[in-house]
Amino acid sequence: MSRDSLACNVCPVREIAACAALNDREREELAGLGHHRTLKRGQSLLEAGADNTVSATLLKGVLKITSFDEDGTERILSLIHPAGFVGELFAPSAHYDIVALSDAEVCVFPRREYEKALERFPSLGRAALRRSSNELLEARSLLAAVTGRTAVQKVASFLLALARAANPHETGHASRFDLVLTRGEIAALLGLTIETVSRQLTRLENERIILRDGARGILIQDAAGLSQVAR
Amino acid sequence: MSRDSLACNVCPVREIAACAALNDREREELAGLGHHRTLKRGQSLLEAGADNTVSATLLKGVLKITSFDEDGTERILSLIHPAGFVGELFAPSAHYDIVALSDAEVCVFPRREYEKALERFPSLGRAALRRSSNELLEARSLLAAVTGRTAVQKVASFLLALARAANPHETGHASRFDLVLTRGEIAALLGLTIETVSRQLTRLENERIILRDGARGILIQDAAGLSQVAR
DNA sequence: CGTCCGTTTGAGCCCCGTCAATGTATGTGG
DNA sequence: CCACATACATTGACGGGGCTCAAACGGACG
Repeated sequence: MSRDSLACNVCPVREIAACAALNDREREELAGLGHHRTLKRGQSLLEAGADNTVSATLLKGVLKITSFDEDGTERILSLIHPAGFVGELFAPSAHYDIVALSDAEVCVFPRREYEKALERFPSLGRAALRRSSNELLEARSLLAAVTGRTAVQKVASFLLALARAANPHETGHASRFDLVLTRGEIAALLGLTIETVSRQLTRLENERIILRDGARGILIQDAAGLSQVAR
Repeated sequence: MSRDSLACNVCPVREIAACAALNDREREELAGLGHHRTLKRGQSLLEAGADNTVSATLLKGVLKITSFDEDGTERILSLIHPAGFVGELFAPSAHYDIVALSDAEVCVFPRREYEKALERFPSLGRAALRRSSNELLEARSLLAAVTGRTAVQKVASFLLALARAANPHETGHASRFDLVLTRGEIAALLGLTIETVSRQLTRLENERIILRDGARGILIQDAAGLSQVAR
C-alpha cells in the first residue's frame, strides 16, 4: 500500500473520470488535496460504520460495495470499474464496505475537502451529479435484474454483462474472459448461493452455451443462446 | 389534470425541496420555467421508452418508479414522497415509468430547462447531488432488503418502514396507518407474489403482531416482535 | 507431500410461486 | 334499492426451484 502524491498527467482515466471536467489549473488544485494509493485484493478502502472520511476515484482494478445482513451473509450492491467514483458524500459515517476485488489503484481525497471542491468548482459538481445519476440507474437495473427471476436467468445475464464489458466491439460471436469474482462473490451479487451458481454454470456448459477454462476462465460459445436463457 | 403556473409562496414543500436552496430571485426565475400539475391515482407522469422530456418535484401524494420485465410483471424500484425529485437527468429517453400511487401534485419542468438551471444556479446543482446521493442510498438499501431474505422478513421490514414514516416521533408502541399500496404493488416492491404477501399479513395477524382494519388499515400491536421478525 | 481455499456434485426438504376458488368492497345502471 | 360487474384480497392444494447439509475434488503454495 503506497501513498504517493498525484501525477495526473500519467493518469489512465484522466480523460473520463469526474476530474476531467476541470481545467488544468483547477485540476492541479484538486490534485493537491488527494494522494495515490494501491490496494491488494481483499483490502478495504472504507468500512461500514466507520467515520466516513474518504472518497476516491478508481484508476485501475475493480472494487465492490457491500453490506452484511444480520446472519453475516454478504450482499454486493455495486461493482466499480476504472474512472468510477466511490465514497458517500454528505453522510457522516459509511453505510457500506468498499473492498478491492482485484489489486487496484485509487486516487483518494479527504471527503470534506472533496465536498468543498465540489462547491468551489461547479463543473466538478456537475460531473459528480452525472456519475451519481448513472450509479442510481445501475443500482436500479441491478435491483430489477436480481428480483423475481430464476437462477439461470441471473447467471446468464451476469455473464452477458461481463462479456459486453470485456469485448466492447460488438462481435456477435465467441468471446473469452476471466471472472474477477469468486463463486461466492457472484452469489452475493445475484442473491443466490455458491452451490446454485456453480450448478447453473455446469448446466450452461452441458448445454454447450459456455465453456469453462479452469475455475475462472469463461468462453462464450453461443451468445444468442445465452441471451435466450437470460431473457 | 390541471396545468397552472407555480405559486411557490404556498408550496407545501418550499422549505425542504431541492429548490429551497435558491434565494427568492433565483426561485422566481426557476418558477417561470415550470408549471403545476395534478395527477390522479394510476396516472403516469413519464413512460419508459418515451422521450425523456420532464423532471418534477413532488408536492403531495406518492409516486412509484417501475419497470416491467419480459413477461410483463411489474417491478417497483422506488417510492417517491413529497419533496422528492423525479426525472432522469442527462438520459435522452426514460428507462422507467413514473406513476402516481395516490392522487398527487407535482411541479413539472422541461428537462432541458432544468439542466440549464442546474448550471446557472450552483446551489441548485448541489441540492440535486444531495438528493441523488440519497436516492442511491435508498436504492441500495432496497436492494439489500429484497434479496436473500424470507417473505416474512420482507413484509415485516416493509411495515416497519411505513410505521416509521407515518409516525416520525419515536413512540415505541402501537401505531396505526393506511397502506397506500395494493397487495399487488407491495408484491412488486418486495419481489414476491400477491398471495405470499397476503399470507404473511394474515400470519403476522395470527401471531398478534399486527391487526388489520379493512384491506388497507394496519395497526401495529407488537413493534418489538415485528422488528424481531424483520431481522 | 499435505494444507488451505475455492469449486463441484449429490441428497433431501421447505418455502414460495402457480393455479384455482371464494370472499369482500366499491361503483354503475336499470 | 337491488342486481350485477369489476377490482382487489384471502385461502387452499400442489409442485418445483433453490437453500441446506455434507462430501469429494482440484489447484496453489509452503
